Amino acid sequence: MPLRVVGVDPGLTRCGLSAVDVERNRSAQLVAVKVVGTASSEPLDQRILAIADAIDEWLDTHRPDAVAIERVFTYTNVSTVMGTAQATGVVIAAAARRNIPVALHTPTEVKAAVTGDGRADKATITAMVTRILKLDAPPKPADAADAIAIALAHAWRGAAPGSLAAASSGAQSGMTAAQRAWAQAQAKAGSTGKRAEEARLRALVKRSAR
Amino acid sequence: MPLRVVGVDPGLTRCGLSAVDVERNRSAQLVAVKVVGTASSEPLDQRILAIADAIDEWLDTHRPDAVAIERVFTYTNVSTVMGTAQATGVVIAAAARRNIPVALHTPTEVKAAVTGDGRADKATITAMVTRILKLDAPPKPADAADAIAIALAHAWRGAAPGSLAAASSGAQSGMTAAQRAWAQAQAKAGSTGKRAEEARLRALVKRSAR
DNA sequence: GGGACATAAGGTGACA
DNA sequence: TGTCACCTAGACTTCT
DNA sequence: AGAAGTCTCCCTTCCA
DNA sequence: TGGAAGGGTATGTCCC
Repeated sequence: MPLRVVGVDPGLTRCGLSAVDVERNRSAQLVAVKVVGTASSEPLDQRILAIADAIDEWLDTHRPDAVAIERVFTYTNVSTVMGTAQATGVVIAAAARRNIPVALHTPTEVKAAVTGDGRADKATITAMVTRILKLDAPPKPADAADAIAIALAHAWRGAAPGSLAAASSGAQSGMTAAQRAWAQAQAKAGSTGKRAEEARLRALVKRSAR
Repeated sequence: MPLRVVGVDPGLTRCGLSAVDVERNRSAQLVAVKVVGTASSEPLDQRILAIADAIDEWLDTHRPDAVAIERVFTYTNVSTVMGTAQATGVVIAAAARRNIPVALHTPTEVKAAVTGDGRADKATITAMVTRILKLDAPPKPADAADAIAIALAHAWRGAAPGSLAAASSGAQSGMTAAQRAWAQAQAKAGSTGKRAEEARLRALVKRSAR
């Protein structure tokens, strides 16, 4: 019984969506991936609407156990942040409406999770994602790989940082019992496996480099 | 036939919602105002969900012709921006789903519109709002006044800056024909009236000061 | 194992 | 249409 | 009429 | 529970 995670790489012009099934033994399989694009010529509300519709459909189609979103940082450019944050808000709302736990992850966190190194370039990430999921070819739009990486990172690290965690209104939100069980099982294996996995990842990265 | 505008002062902890009817002759009447609060103890997704639900209900209840949102600025604190931006995104999406035009307005813009001075303190704004709408008492939570001011500012200045404006997908989005008509009529009167109005506002502000 | 330091991205517009 | 390089907030007010 | 300068806010925690 | 004041990024990596 795999954990299905939807990963989101938010953005106004391009918004990456992924769905991944992750087994308790850390093996993962790609379910679907997509990139939603909106033109800057469209009015803002239409752009956001497009994203909202896309995420709604995505969640209804794939019915994930969790949603992981890439947390944005204060780039040098502020106004762009707003756009991405707005998109993020829409995604969070969409998930919350369906009572799906949401988690945010920083870019470094994601990179570290999938490559074993907190600072890895986009190419490395793409390569690792491709390898981990045993894909025939790298995910086509670059943002797709990112979306996938986010989902993987979430499944592998747990929902720890910065967003949702636990009980809010009694029985509903937070983690499903099943998910909690999964997380615990995964964490138990993780105490030893995590380090090993990271080493393995680093090795793969090196090998990919040549 | 007044133009009904919903004004939103976004925020995670407190989100102000207003609904105002504005006549073509610039007179305005308060329909409703409300502040949605969420506790920092709740998980982020629940907070956003609460806001999403609130705005959904608000729009369905008041069926405005337009939604005006206060645009956020790069405070010194970045992380708070994210929260407000996320809330903003939710609001935009809610409006867009209903095909209601959305506009963002900067704080200065709003202040200038209702007080005649781009830099007026919160008290002045509250006072002006109270006066303009002929309220018996100042709007109770301070954010409420802000939400109202935003709505007023939008109605008085038109949807000019920064967000939506016009044709995107054929017949639907942008302005309703009726709205466009209203805007034009209002603008025609405005060419002369606007200056006068601002002067009147400034006078009022002065008088309030003593 | 703990503490200090360096690091991190995306939108728009032109061009191929 | 896909890729590449550049920039990175915005509006009011006031003074020239 | 045009150009430079300046100012902008929310979230959390504590206290009454 | 309402109001007032302060503060302001997060994470991984490397080196102690």
